[in-house]
Amino acid sequence: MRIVLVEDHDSVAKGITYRMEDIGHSVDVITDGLAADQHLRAGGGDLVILDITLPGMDGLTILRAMRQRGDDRPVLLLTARAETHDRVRGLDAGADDYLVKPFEMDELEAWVRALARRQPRPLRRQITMGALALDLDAREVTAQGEALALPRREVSLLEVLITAQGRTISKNDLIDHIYGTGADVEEGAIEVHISRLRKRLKPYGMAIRVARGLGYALLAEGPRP
Amino acid sequence: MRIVLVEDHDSVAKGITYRMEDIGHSVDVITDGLAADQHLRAGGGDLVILDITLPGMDGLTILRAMRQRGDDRPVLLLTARAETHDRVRGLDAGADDYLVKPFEMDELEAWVRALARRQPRPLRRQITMGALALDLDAREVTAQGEALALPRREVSLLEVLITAQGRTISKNDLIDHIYGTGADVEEGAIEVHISRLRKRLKPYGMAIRVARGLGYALLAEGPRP
DNA sequence: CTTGCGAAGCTTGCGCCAAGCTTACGAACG
DNA sequence: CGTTCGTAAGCTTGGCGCAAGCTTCGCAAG
Repeated sequence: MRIVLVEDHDSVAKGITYRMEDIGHSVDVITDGLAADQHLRAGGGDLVILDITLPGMDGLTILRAMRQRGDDRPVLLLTARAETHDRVRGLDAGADDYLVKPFEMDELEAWVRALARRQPRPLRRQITMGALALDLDAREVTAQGEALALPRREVSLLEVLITAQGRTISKNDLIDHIYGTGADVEEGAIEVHISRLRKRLKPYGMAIRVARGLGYALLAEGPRP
Repeated sequence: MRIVLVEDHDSVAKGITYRMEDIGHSVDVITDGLAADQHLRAGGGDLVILDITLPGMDGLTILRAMRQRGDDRPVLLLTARAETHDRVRGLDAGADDYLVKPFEMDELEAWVRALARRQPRPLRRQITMGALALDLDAREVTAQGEALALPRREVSLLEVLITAQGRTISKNDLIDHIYGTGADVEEGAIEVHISRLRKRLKPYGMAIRVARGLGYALLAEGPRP
């Protein structure tokens, strides 16, 4: 996980960086508010640790700008001030939590763990499962890192299934998503595409499970190479 | 939004209830840990405010049980203890935040707002008993967290039994629920399905008890592995 | 308390049939 | 021409209900 740390105090930044790298994350340290805003707009990083008092641009302002443009990456606020009022303002601006300095490193680590667990966020809207990755914008599929050419219908089919993340989707819902709601196509068509998709996904340890009378579900099984 | 408040101190509960109702939420107050666990398993409420020290069952235990069975409703922990260690344990157990008493009502309100905003979640109507969980919408069964593939009829059967939560259901009622009221099927069919269901549930410590001439009841027995 | 008996329930094998799978093929499209 | 796509046709699978034979239970007579 790539962490963006916006903090102008060198010693604090060093400490956090050390600890985060220790538990397997990589850290980009930025000391200036404006630079941080730039960096975040460009989409760098998966999780943000944000000091409130900053040169260049205020932390709360950066946060509000993020939320306003729909950026929902998790944000932890840091501050020296302990007033409740500030906490409330921070949370309402869209922060995920608010740590008051001096805080304990254990607590920060726990929060990072909790937020990292919450969800892999779509910056470049791509969704993965097992060895598969589907880029929703480009409609491209990669398996084990290499591109996998897939016909249009099969991409649509995979799109629905992978979005469902293992939940079962009925044949009718599949038809609706692939052909549009007022479609004139028989259920057999879905079965054919399922069959073809299965054949292509099998080498990558991905399977499509059928639940009789209910529908289909995508699942990762076997060794993930 | 429906809030489940688990708190055994009357004054605190009163205060929170008042404030929450003031901003448009409805509150169920539960003072006992075991009762709270029951209520949550049955699926009541959209957001949980949970005291740690409780009679009957520990708050952390309740929380862990929730997360283990896939219940991802937001949870705010309350505690009198301020130690960092506890916060870390709470967060790792899957809490969304941890408020230390005495807290300011403004802060609680901000958190509830933040969590309520987080999800326009189509909350899963799911009902649990022992190691089993049944998703009423997807008609999927999970046992000890992992999916358990069950034929249609057996799901219907389980649905009736688990909804009854241990009460006895007559064979005729079962037939009505499974096949519809005007069904042309013999009682033997039910016995067959009961037999098959039993076989599948046994590994998870769930049993179906027969009351001769009366009907069947689902019950959790033995060690929950 | 024991024994015996009928009713209720349990379990297994079997055959039916609907749901799903796969392959083939022709049409459409570039 | 090669790819894709939907239909059709034959095949496979798996759930379902029945029935047969067995076990368990409740009850009452001995």
